[in-house]
Amino acid sequence: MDNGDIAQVFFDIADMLEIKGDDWYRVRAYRRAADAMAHYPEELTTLWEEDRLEEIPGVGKAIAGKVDEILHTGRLEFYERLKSEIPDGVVSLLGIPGVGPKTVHRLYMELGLVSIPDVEAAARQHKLRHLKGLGPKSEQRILQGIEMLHRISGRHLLATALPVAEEIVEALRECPAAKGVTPAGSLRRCAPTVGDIDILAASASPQEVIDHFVSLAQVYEVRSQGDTKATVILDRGLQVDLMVLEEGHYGSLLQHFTGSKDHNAALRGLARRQGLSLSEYGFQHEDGSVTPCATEEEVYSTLGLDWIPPELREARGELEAAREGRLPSLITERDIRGDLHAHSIYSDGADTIEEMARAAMAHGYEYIVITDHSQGLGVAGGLAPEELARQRQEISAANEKLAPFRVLAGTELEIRTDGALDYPDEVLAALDVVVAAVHLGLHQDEEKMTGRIVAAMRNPHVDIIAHPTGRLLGQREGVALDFEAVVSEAARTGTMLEINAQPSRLDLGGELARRAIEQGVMLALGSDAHHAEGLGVMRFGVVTARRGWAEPANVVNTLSCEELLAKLKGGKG
DNA sequence: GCCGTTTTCGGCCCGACTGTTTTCAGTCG
Repeated sequence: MDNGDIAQVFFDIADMLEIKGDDWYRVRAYRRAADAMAHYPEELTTLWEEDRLEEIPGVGKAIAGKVDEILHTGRLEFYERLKSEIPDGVVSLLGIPGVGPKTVHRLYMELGLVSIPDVEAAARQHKLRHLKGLGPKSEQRILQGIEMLHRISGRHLLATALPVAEEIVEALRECPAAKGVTPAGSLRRCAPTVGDIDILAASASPQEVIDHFVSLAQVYEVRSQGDTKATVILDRGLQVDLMVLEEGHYGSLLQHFTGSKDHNAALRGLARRQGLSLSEYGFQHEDGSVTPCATEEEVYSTLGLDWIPPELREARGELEAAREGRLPSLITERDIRGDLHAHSIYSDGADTIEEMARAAMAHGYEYIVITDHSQGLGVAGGLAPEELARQRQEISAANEKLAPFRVLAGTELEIRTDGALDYPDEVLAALDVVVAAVHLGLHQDEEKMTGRIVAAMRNPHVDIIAHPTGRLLGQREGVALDFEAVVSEAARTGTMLEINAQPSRLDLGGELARRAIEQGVMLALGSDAHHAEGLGVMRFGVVTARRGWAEPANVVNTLSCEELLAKLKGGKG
């Protein structure tokens, strides 16, 4: 049972208690504890064995006792009892947009509805409008919510949402009344996926901006429209929220709508302890007067905090770090001096080595590592050792032509299903950079999978493990992996872990990257580009590193080519 | 249910928008 499994029990308890109408603060306490457990860097089982569960913030005697019961007996009496009162399907009703715990309670208790299809059928038969507090409009809204659930399957990749957001921002800037139009929300925090697009603007006449927004050509449907806020659905299915306030409030507004929700809640808690009340309008004092903030810096400095970069605003200790002046100096795109993972026509890439190199030069890089697939990955046109030797000659020719720019010889080396490497040591020794990865046998159990990667790291020629968890956002979870074991072996052997910048991978993600850094592991950013334009995804790799609290010194791409080669030649460890 | 640089009890995050209301509850971000 891992931390996520245990945390899920408490998330479920919170949902069920909320539907039952339990005390909101108790519900919140369960939810906070669950969140803290899900993201705790140590194994709960370890903490439990050492009687340290209450070290987790938000976990007190009662919840620690419940974790103890789970780990002792494999079940939880309290949880079983709740589940017998509230069927699973009832909890899933919370997923319908516009339906919250109170409505779920009524749908279940008064109409006996226990699934989304149940609710849909009842709504079509106009049975919902007779419930207290609901009417024909609510019934219609719930039906639309269910349709939305079918139509929009969850979240969108950052790389998908970003151009859409930029398009809307451009269109809004054409409105003369709109100032400072900018994306906020999870997009500004550079989350790997975003649920909707939040945009904000400052204006002396908000109404004018709102009107402009809801009448944009891309708008399919207006969900809500008020004096300062509006929500629309685009013809592409994405939801966009716009918030508008006067310019003097801009900092408060930007801070508020950048989130995250948890970060803001923590910030408001901090404000409250200083006798202030924080909202998107600014700080309200005890005498009722409000001090708006024109900049975000003012919001944070009022609370005695350094300004916190949006990527860190996830309630993962950034408030404490900001108070103590120990926020990291995050890496930026300008720090990146080369790309460590790119393909060419030698395997499954679309462009030649020279074309890839010229694209890298256009990015301002000093070097690029060509890492075509090794022989074992047949579907990607993996290279036999003879082809690798021929490729080496072409790399030399490119280097003569493009100097001082450097093309380095690498491979994306297959870690075979039995853990063996796909080239013999003498082939690996001749390469500048060896990037090892798993693409086959992804369904192996945790022990086997961890064993394969650990074995690869023990080879002195393996420099980097590519996309370590193998996750594909929205498509598949990462492989079964003992990540702590991988990180500690990476630290011991001096092997680097990749942040693969492909928008559907972003692997390692921010949270695991941070754990790697904390253990002293160096990160390597790679675009994994399969064509020249593909190098541009590096920006997503950089923001992911930033979400992992990475400073330039934590990322090997910040080295010059000479420094990189010296580091690699110097051997691992 | 958790927690303490005012507290071991009494707090605990804020406001807009909508619909069904005659003054507010529910949901969302």
